[in-house]
Amino acid sequence: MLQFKPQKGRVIFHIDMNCFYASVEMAYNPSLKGKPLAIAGNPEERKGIIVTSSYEARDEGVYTTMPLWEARKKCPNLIVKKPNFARYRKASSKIFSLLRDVTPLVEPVSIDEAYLDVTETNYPGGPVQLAKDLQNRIYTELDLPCSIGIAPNKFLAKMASDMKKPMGITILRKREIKQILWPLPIEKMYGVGTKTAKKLRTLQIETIGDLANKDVYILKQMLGVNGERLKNRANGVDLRPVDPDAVHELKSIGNSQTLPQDTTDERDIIRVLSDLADSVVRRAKRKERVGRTVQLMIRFSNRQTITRSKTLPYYIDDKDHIMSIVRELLNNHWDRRPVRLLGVTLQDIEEKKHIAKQLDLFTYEKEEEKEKLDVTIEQLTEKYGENPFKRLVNSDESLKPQTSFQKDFLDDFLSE
DNA sequence: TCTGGGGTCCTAGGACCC
DNA sequence: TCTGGGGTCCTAGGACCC
Repeated sequence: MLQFKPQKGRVIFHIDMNCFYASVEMAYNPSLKGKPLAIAGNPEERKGIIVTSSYEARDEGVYTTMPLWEARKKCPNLIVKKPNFARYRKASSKIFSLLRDVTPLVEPVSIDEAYLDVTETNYPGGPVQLAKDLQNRIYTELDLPCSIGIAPNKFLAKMASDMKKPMGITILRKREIKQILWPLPIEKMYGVGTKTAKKLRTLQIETIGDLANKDVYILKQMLGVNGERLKNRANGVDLRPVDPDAVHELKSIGNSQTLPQDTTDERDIIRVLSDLADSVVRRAKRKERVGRTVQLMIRFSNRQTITRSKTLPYYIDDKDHIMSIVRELLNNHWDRRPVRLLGVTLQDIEEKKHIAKQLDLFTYEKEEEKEKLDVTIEQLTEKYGENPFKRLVNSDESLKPQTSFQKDFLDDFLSE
């Protein structure tokens, strides 16, 4: 006989900071409060898009990703600040430490968002009182507003936190899905972007309720596994646990940059790629991570973007090695079209301590190779006097081998 | 005068192995 | 003697989110 354990419902919070960057700036400089404020990059460097805006700015039609010039047209008295990520990270870590006062089951989603599993958190007055007190604490202690969604799973909590802003607390029970969730237009659903919304509309799916009641096979045909997942979520089914360690399972570390102007100048490109590689390496070392796939990303003038990658049989985290692969990828795949954006990403990330052996072996092999090269050069020098080729290589930076192919070629040349 | 930068997950095809 | 099928790895691209 089948035994059904009574499944105790979970209580999940989704905490969503309201216009986070703008709120941090206002907390830092209260004279900005109540004014239309936007955080945006530098338009001179073609980075002038709105990252976040205050509610006062939103009231005038200023939204995220809007170009700055357009935002200024809509809202002439807009106050614009460049993002100060160090400041936001600091505020974020204060928020997360308040959240961890409530429960250790805190899963950070981004700099300003988290899930909490408070099922086992006994709080006088219950979960709603807990949410109120938590929201109040973040507001009074850090001067930052947030919205909280309370629901039996992550998806519903996420949808709930989005319903009342700023400083909202929204409870979304399973039995309320039909009344509260289903009437919403399909693109309001988390996980449905413009592309998926367009596809779903071809199936006459206009609301989340339409999706919830659509035949699963038709959805799978159109969207693959995502079709089934979206239908489940629309029906309030989401079994994903709150995982406090998810944030440590880092998969990639990358940096990219839009250039001030499109360029075909290889030296410019190499310079930017080198800076990007520097930054990737710095971040990898700080997080004590290594990776074995290096990816080069190029965006052209028409915004077409290509990625090209190479996977190694060992893990690396050193700048020279990463750059040699990036140069190789660039040589093999860049067709000299003008470049708008460049990116370097280290993928297949592992914690350094887990793969210490392989790394040591690699450094050892590299040392050995270098020694071999030195020995051959020494032998040549002994035989022919100061090797003119070596002198050239040493004196002219541009002659130094830059790709592994060139390095192999040099090795062969010198050992002949 | 269009459209940043940090990520994750999924798909699909080809190579290769058994 | 004309060609199966499963599994894994690698690569490239796309969709989505904040």
